[in-house]
Amino acid sequence: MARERKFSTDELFQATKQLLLLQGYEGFTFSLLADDLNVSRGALYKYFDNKEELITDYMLYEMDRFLIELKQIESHRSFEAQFDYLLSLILSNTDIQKLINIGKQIQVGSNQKVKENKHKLEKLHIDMYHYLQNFITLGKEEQRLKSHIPDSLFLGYIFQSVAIPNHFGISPSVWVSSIKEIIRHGMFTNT
Amino acid sequence: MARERKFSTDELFQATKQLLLLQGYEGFTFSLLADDLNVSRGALYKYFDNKEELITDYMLYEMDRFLIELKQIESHRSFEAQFDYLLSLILSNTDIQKLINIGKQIQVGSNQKVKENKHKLEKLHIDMYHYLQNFITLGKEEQRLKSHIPDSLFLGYIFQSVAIPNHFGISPSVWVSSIKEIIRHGMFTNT
DNA sequence: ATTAAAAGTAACAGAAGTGTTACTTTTGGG
DNA sequence: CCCAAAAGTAACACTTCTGTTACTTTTAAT
Repeated sequence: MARERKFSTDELFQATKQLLLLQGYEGFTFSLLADDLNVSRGALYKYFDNKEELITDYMLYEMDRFLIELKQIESHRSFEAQFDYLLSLILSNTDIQKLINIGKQIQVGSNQKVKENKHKLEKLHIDMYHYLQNFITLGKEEQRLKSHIPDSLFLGYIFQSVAIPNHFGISPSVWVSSIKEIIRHGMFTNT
Repeated sequence: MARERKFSTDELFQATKQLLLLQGYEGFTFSLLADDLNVSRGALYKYFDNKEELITDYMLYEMDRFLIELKQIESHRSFEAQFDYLLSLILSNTDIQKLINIGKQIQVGSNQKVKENKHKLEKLHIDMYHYLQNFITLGKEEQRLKSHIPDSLFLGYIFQSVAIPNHFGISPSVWVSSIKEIIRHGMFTNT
């Protein structure tokens, strides 16, 4: 009964992601997105009332996808295996932190849908910390993680590590193994 | 011969910094800045042709200030002392990385002044790496830094460390000493 | 007191984003 | 075949930011 859509939800979210990373929250506009999708700006308003609603919808989609992968950390029994899994997961989702930061800039207006989305996002954020907290706790139980360091610092540290710009084009294998080495035992020699 | 200015260069740059951190590059406008300074928008155009020129001017000012402090790293002889100095310097300039990232978003238009400023900024950036490279080299010479880890990763790591959000309000002293501990010897126990 | 330089303002026109409305196009079930 | 639902468009009114111009205000040197 209906006409065929010119773009899929997936294409829309991919374009949204690309624009957000490139232009930032304030620089993101419906015009740019519409151009990317070869569609008129008005068409987008058929699906989203405004920028906030679109972006929070996208964030939920992205966060859902990430959490499904993160959840699998529990399928690894030892701390060491979970560590490896977490690191490679984060390294293949480098954009997530940037997007989370952009998400913080979203102002909740009067729009009800946006408020709901923000609440759902907070819930997912807590879910994320839940999985990671278990990971940290396991590490301390197995006495692999230093007991006197605050949990939140461990997590922050691991997340930040992957955001280091590889500006001089070090080969990925050297880069990743170096990062793991530093996270495990630091950059100082044992003297 | 001239009327007294309603704002000093310092006030202007402070307001610019605050707005940039709060609103980001795209969200920054002359209107917001003028309001902050209790001055008309037009007045700002007496000093800067456009947003790019103002922001690059500000970046130069900020970078200059930072480099003067960084330069003093050379007054410390041992690697260990330089490490302590660098860490506390970076920890008291947490905004610098955010600002550097915002700086990357600046599009060079046709404006000649902006082109010059971007060149000067690149030069200062190289100067910064020069000082830090000496620091790394010293660390490797003193055999305090692991020799098989790429230099650029050491630097990226130290800079990223201070960007970790202290979301759960760990006390500054515990926070700082924990960060230093992790940078030095990692988060794993020695087993 | 005059005056010229520097500082500041108010207002205009143009560009770009937003949200809405009235319209056209496509499509498959009856 | 037709027609209603969903998709899409073009255009309008509104807002905000930009850069400029013509103007007023302050100030200190003469």
